Amino acid sequence: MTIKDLAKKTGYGVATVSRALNNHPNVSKKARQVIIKAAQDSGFEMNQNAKQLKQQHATSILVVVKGTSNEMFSEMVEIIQGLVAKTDYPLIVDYQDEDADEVLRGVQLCREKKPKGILFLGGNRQNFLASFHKIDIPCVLVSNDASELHFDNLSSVSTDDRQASCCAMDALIALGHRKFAIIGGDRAVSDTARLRYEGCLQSFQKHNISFDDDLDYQGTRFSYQAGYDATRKLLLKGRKFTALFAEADVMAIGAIRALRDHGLRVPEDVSVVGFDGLPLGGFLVPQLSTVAQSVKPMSQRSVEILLSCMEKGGVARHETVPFTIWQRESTRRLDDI
Amino acid sequence: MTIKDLAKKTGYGVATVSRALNNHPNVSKKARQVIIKAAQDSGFEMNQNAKQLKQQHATSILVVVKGTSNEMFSEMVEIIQGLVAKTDYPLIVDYQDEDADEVLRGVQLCREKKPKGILFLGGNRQNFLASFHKIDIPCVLVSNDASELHFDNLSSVSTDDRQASCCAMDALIALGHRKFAIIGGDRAVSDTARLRYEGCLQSFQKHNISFDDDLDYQGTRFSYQAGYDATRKLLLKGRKFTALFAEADVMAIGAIRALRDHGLRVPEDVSVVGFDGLPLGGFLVPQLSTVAQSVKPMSQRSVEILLSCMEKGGVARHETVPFTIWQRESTRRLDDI
DNA sequence: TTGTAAGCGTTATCAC
DNA sequence: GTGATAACGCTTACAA
Repeated sequence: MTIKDLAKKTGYGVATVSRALNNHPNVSKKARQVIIKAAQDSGFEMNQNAKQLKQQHATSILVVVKGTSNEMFSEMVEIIQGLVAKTDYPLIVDYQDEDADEVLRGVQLCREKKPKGILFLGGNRQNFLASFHKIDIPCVLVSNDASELHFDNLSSVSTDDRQASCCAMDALIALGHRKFAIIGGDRAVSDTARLRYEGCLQSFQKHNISFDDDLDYQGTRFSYQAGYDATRKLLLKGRKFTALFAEADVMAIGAIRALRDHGLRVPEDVSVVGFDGLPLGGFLVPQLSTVAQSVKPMSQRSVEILLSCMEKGGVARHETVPFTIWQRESTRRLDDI
Repeated sequence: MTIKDLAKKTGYGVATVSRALNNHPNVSKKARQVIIKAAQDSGFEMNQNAKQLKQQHATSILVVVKGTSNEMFSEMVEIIQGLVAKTDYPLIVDYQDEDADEVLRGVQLCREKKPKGILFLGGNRQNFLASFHKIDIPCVLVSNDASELHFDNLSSVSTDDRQASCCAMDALIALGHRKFAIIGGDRAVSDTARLRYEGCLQSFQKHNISFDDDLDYQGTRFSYQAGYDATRKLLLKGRKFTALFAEADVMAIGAIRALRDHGLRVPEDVSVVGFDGLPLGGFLVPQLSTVAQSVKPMSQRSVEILLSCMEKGGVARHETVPFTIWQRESTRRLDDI
């Protein structure tokens, strides 16, 4: 069943059929009706290969996910899938290792799939600086800010990581904590890790709290195991701290286990704060205190911006979505005991 | 850059170029070398649309994932992606709601994407019975057994859910437990839920343990929240039990939180066993006791079987991968106290 | 408003 | 072994 068959069946020419099916102008109401009906009746499915071959690009939207064990991104992919399903752009999701070069991968996929737009779930400034100029379709960087990159086809929707971390530390300090440890990503590589770290320092300075980067910080990857290992290292160094900030909920979970294996209780001995606000955190014992990102708004705005850039053109936009500090059971007031 | 350009550049005709690039016979060694080199030098990328338009089907492999919050499937998708990346089949991953009809979706995607093979991550017998005959490419059902369905293009690789659950209950009984509760999926719909439930009953009968389906079982969905809610319902009914079996680790996590909110400790008051063996379970406090599925072998064999069926034809195969009962911290011997 | 026809980049069938 | 050339199903000037 091709548009040729449809043309024969309806008595119109292929051009008219094509125009009718694609909602192009210059088709009489009647023709459009007849053709659409015939298409539905015969279960016609447009051959996407032919279409894309002719149009020189796919109509698809690409999602490049940085980091496979990032649960927040999984959540986002789900939401994005739902949103995009309402349009008729096919969605291609591609998972990259946390320390792969997501932009280079994007460039490659552009050649292979010729998408109409890309959503980068996570990304690092230096990768964008190095290779993003090779991409000329609308893109949105989700969860990291790209406003300072000044690419006019790169928008971004993000949480203000620096401010959020700063607030989280402020909150901990308000609870009476003075000795901190932080575990997170590799700041030399991950902007997210760097910004969250800087936010903490900002708060520490404001409150005159000392923090030794060498001794009180461990930077690795965002995963359960990394959280566990990093915390273990901190503990083995013999550092004493009453509050531990993990730059991701998954790390916080690993951290809590490591503390426990070291004979420390949460929150009695150490308060732990994560980052992300994963649904999982609400079911843990203790419930995880965390900096909750607005996952749904962030996903939603990203898709909206991408679609708008794809369809109406327009300049890149950079937005920030709110965060919330959730004080739950993994943190406590220091003078409680 | 097209094969035409390549032809001009090398002095050969497009036909020879095409043959060389596709490893077809009837190309001289020299021609092949020259052409491959020219292709690499110029960064040539085959236009898949043209190729597939001509060949009348894509070369892609499709993965239909049933249930978006199933972490084990996420893990599998990752492994599968790695495996398939070594071949040059593109991989398309499609996430379906837990109670969507995955086979109908597969049929639709077959029309749209014309894949060469499908991996179903999870699936229900009745959906396959109803519509699988519409699919005529090699498929593998992963994590559910399809041997009794007798489709000759449907293989399967699974854990023996019934036996695994039975063993899990045997183990709990060996620890001295006699009063059980089970939370899981909707047995009317989910084969997985049904089989795991039947396995439990089998063990109960063997050991002469009474179990009231109405009062001691709650069937909903596989998610944190569902696990929480189901457990809450059980508790509100006033049922007393010393062991709770959750048919999925995510449910077990929700369950533990619900128990705790009800003033019950795990494992002191109630032993909890999950199913799946998610990495996460090892970081929880208490570490989750569970029936661990062989995620990696299961994924691996699935891909191997699919590729073999796609390339060499051959009949459907049905394999089972081993499971392991992990006794960790969420279960205890009943006479310990 | 509609139809005709020229390609899009590839593969496959010929003839050489 | 190799090279023309005709499809594959679609979009889009251009013509009518």
